[in-house]
Amino acid sequence: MAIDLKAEQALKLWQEVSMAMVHGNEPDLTLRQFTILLTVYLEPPPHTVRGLAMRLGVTKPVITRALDTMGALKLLKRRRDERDRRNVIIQRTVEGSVFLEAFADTVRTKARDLPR
Amino acid sequence: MAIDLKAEQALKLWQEVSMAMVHGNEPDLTLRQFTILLTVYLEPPPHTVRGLAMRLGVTKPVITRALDTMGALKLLKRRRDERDRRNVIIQRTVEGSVFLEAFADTVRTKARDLPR
DNA sequence: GCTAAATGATACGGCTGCGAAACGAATTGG
DNA sequence: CCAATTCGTTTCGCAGCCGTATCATTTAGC
Repeated sequence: MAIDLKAEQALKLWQEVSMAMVHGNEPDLTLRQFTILLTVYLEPPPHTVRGLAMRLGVTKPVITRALDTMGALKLLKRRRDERDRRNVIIQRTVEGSVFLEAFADTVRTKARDLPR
Repeated sequence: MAIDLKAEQALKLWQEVSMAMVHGNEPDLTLRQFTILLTVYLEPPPHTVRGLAMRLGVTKPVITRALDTMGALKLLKRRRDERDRRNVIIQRTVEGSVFLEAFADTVRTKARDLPR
């Protein structure tokens, strides 16, 4: 059964989740950073800088910088591809999984309590 | 009937909507700006700088700056409160409504097509 | 082997948002 | 009336992200 949302419900869901993120003490990622994070966790590996840049439709430095930032936060990590040492493989971390699981939980709670 | 999302669905929904926003040519708002926009459109008026600052848990200059930015984009507008001229009332615009309706539509479409 | 191509990182200048503090205008209250 | 309060804005120095161009390293092609 498909998830059926009314327009008002969609907006309310986004507002409440966004509000929770603003209120929370977590580092606030930019839209691009968050999209990269979700993509790495949800789409099949391997993930490279170039691949992510194409997937998001942004330039490579955007990915490199986002990896610097989120790497420092331990939300993602880099590894050199030993079979082609030009490539960098982007991988998940435990901290990133925990972060996204908490986020998913927020979304689920807000969705469940949405007025109909 | 409550909206029931699995954790993976919640994340996938966020990823696809975020990806659509990154791909789109619209100006990308910060998380705070977007939260302010949604709050003004979804919660009962009147909205003031101070009220929004308290609601979001941020300082007043954050609101002022966000209104400068989103005002230039015509997503929101300011009006002096004539009954107490210290106050500024923040109001919706046609452009803002169109913007959020399009956004809601994206969310609805992505939610509907979510794998179960 | 040696040039050309591919990959990710870096340098640069510019723009935008941030928090803290100070400010001007408007209102309140004694 | 006039000092204190309230409200939104502005200023300041700082930090982060942006796109473009360039770089070093590694691989591919001939």
